[in-house]
Amino acid sequence: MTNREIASMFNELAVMLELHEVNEFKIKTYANAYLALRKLDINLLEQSKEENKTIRGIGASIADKIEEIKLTSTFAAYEEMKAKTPEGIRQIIKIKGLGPKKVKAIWRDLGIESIGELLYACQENQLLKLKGFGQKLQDEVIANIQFLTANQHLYLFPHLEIVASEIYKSLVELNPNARIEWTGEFRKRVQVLDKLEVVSDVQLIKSDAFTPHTNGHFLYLDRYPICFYHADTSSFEKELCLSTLGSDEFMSIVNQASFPDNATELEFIQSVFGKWIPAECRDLSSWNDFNADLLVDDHSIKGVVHNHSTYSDGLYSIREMALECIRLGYEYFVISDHSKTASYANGLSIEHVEMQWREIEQLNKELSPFKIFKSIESDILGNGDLDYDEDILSQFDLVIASIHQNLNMDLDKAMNRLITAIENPFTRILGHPTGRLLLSRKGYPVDFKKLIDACAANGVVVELNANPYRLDIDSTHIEYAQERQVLVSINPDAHNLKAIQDIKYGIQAARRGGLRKSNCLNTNNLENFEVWIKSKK
DNA sequence: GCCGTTTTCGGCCCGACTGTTTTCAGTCG
Repeated sequence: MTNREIASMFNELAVMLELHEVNEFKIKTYANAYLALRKLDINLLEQSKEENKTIRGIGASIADKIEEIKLTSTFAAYEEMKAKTPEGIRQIIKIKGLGPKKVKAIWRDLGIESIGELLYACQENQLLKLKGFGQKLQDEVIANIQFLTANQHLYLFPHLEIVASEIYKSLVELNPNARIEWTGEFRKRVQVLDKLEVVSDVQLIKSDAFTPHTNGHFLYLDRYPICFYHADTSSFEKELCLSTLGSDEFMSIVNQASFPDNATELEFIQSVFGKWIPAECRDLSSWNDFNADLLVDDHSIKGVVHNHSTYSDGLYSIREMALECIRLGYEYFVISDHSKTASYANGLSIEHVEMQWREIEQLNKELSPFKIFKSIESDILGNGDLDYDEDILSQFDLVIASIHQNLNMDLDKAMNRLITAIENPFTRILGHPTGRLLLSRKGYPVDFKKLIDACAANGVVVELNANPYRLDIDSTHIEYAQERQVLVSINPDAHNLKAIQDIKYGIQAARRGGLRKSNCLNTNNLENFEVWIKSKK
């Protein structure tokens, strides 16, 4: 069980308690425990109770509950509240725009206990009867139910990555002589998936529970949907290639050729396309200028851009973060804490900014030749302005501009806000351009062509936020960014040490989009990165 | 329930917006 899952249990507990009217500060404590625990990169279950108690926000009672989780994967207080709260209500609470107070009204006053009932009630204008509810909220609830149901049976790649490695291990144990390979979207490292797919040259599992699936057999293994494809040893590579799939363009070319017996996938693809196309690049629409050797890979990234420290809402000091970057072999590190408007994230006052600059200068003397750059993740305000004066902004090595607040915008408002920020002479990188959180928040609407055109016109680099919940910009927009010679920066947005390694998810997304090393900002070594810093706009 | 003392009790992240009100509660990041 991950820290995030444990944290979510406390958050759910807080919400359920709120539905049942318990002391609001007790509720807040559980909600705070959620905020504290979800960010941690140490493993709670491997720590002693005493160690867990030292975490700010965790006292004797919550530490005891974590002990219970160690033994039983749950805890009594949580199970008690679960028993008192219908499953449907626990889903309804996940709908954006509905907090505990509103859910309580829906549940108690309308007697609604499931998402289906809620949708029906919205269509019948039942919500309008409730105090504090209006047309706009009702419309928003309908839209958000649709978003939620569309994402219901989808998984984030890192989640399935853990599951897949466990399953792979047991499949190999059961079938020591078989050839077994992941295929389909998991092989391509697609960020959001609905299943795992596996090819093998023997029947891996004997079961009556299989259901037929295109060219394969389908089964839930440990609750996870898996599709099995079976091939002879001689046709294994063909099956692997065909089940991996690709864009319509890719598949039409592949399907016109015939796959020779005993040929490898590499040989086949090279003969058909005249070059190797890695699995993750097969959803591109064109391979005219494609050269797999030019793509970013795990060794291309030389510096870690966009990170947070204890100055704002990060968990580690600048020194600790920098040392971790050095340990991982990077040449430089860009610290971009939150700016003053982000009060919920402890955004930096001007005094704190100056204090941080002095600390960075000190550390740079000590850690040379490694270099830490002074940056800020400046909030883009409602009108598109950044939230420090020019004399402060001008003193950062680089400014990342991101939207964090008031995400509920129509296309015009969002584009005006973004383009004003892109045109700001101090903006060097546009952070997570859509604000989406995969499977949980759609993000505001963006016209990507206009956005990238504006970045091109203003020399602004676009971020590919490597947090696996964001992966924003989406890989599908990289081709156009490259066409317009807009650089992409693959940034972990790390709030703790471990998250620095999220860069790998960004690299995967970048490769799916065909990003070349030469079009990526932080493939630059320190020397060239400094040239870019000094070039200004 | 947790924290931090002004240490055994009182206060709890917070600012802004939005839709609903007719002055503000609820939600979000």
